Amino acid sequence: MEFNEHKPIYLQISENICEKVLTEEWQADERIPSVRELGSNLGVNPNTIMRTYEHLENLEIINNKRGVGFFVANDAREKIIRIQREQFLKDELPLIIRKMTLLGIKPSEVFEC
Amino acid sequence: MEFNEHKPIYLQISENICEKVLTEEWQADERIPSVRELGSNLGVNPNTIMRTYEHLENLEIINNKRGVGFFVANDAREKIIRIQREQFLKDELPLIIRKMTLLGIKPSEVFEC
Amino acid sequence: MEFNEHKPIYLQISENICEKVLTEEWQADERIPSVRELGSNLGVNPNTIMRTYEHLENLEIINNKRGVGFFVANDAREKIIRIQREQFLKDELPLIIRKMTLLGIKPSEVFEC
Amino acid sequence: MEFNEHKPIYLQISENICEKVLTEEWQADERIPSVRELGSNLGVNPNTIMRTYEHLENLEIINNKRGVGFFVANDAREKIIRIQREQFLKDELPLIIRKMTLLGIKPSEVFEC
DNA sequence: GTGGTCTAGACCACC
DNA sequence: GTGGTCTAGACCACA
Repeated sequence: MEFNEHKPIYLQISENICEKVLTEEWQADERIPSVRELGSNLGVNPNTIMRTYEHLENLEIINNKRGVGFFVANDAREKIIRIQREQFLKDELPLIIRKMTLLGIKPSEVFEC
Repeated sequence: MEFNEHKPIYLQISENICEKVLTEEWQADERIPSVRELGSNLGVNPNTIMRTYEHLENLEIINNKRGVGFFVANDAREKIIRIQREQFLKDELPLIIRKMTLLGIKPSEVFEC
Repeated sequence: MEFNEHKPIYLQISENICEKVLTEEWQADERIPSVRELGSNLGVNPNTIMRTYEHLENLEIINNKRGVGFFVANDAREKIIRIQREQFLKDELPLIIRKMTLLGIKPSEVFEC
Repeated sequence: MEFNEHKPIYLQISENICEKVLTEEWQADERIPSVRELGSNLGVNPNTIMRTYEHLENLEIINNKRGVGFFVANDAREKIIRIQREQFLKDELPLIIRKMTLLGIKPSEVFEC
């Protein structure tokens, strides 16, 4: 996996996992890889994966069965959509519109409306 | 000026200056404030401003006349537009579109097309 | 390490590192000292080393693995040779030849040909 | 006149003048331009020219007749040759040879011997 | 542990 | 006056 320069790796992995849930590549209640396994797959320190998992656990997108592993929460997909929609509409969209205006890019040029 | 938590101050100032150039509040070939002056205006250490100016000089958006000060490059506005358009269309837009698709947000809901 | 008066320390260190790579004292993909470590070795502030490393990273002679350290780029040696050869042949050599001509110094006097 | 980035302007002008004397474009005992005149010709602050002239006066390459102007010293050419030869052979040549060796450039490639 | 950013303050060369 | 470099020391996020 390739990482963006200026965003924490653990957050990028976190987003990647959310995408897997949104596309239903990972399904509700499914067990996800252990920190060591995912770490070695991605070429990343297991501590970093642990941090990702903690972060997702705080958001109640995954949960931990001690001694067993981490599992996708059963309402994970809905939760992600709710969180990300709110964040997108509230924080990101205004910045996008502002930037497009300054750069003279019209929505009709880049979106199919 | 108020600063966002998780982005370096020197970059935020840099973006702020680019906006000033885009809106033509600062014009081509115009002298911009000295590092000390801008620093005290913004309540920021002159070294931090220096860093901003180095960054903008690398992008050839401003240039330095030794012993005199920094000046807006004469093609600064075009350069900023070119750099930011390219970055937006190439890097940001695909992510935005993907995210909107995954979240089920239609362009027509949020943009005036 | 001893430093020349009229050239910035961070650049002198940078040149020193390039020599280490050229002579293969530091090899491709090898980890180089942390900013603190090299700083204390050379009796120089870590910030100054940081500046050196930023400079070399811009030239893509070293690169950074986050949280781990800086590494010699795998094509660093070739890159240095290319950059320095070009600079020497294009910028320095003409001046040298001109100066030798004006001063009446013949190449055969000072070089083994 | 165009100036190199990292060398003081007053020294670059100084070298330029030495060249004029070496090529005998400016001859012994000839009056040279006033600081204001040369300054406006080169697009440079007169103070900077003054510094150049002071520097050359210290080297006894030019001298000042008060109220009249600056003049090329009558043995200026010999003096410049002596100073620059020594400096070239002692300081610059060893660095040049070192660099050429490291970069694998042979004298016979670049000099007519 | 690593780099990265920031501050405060100093000193310098240069214009 | 200007920028440029350097130090000392702090704090932080990240791996």
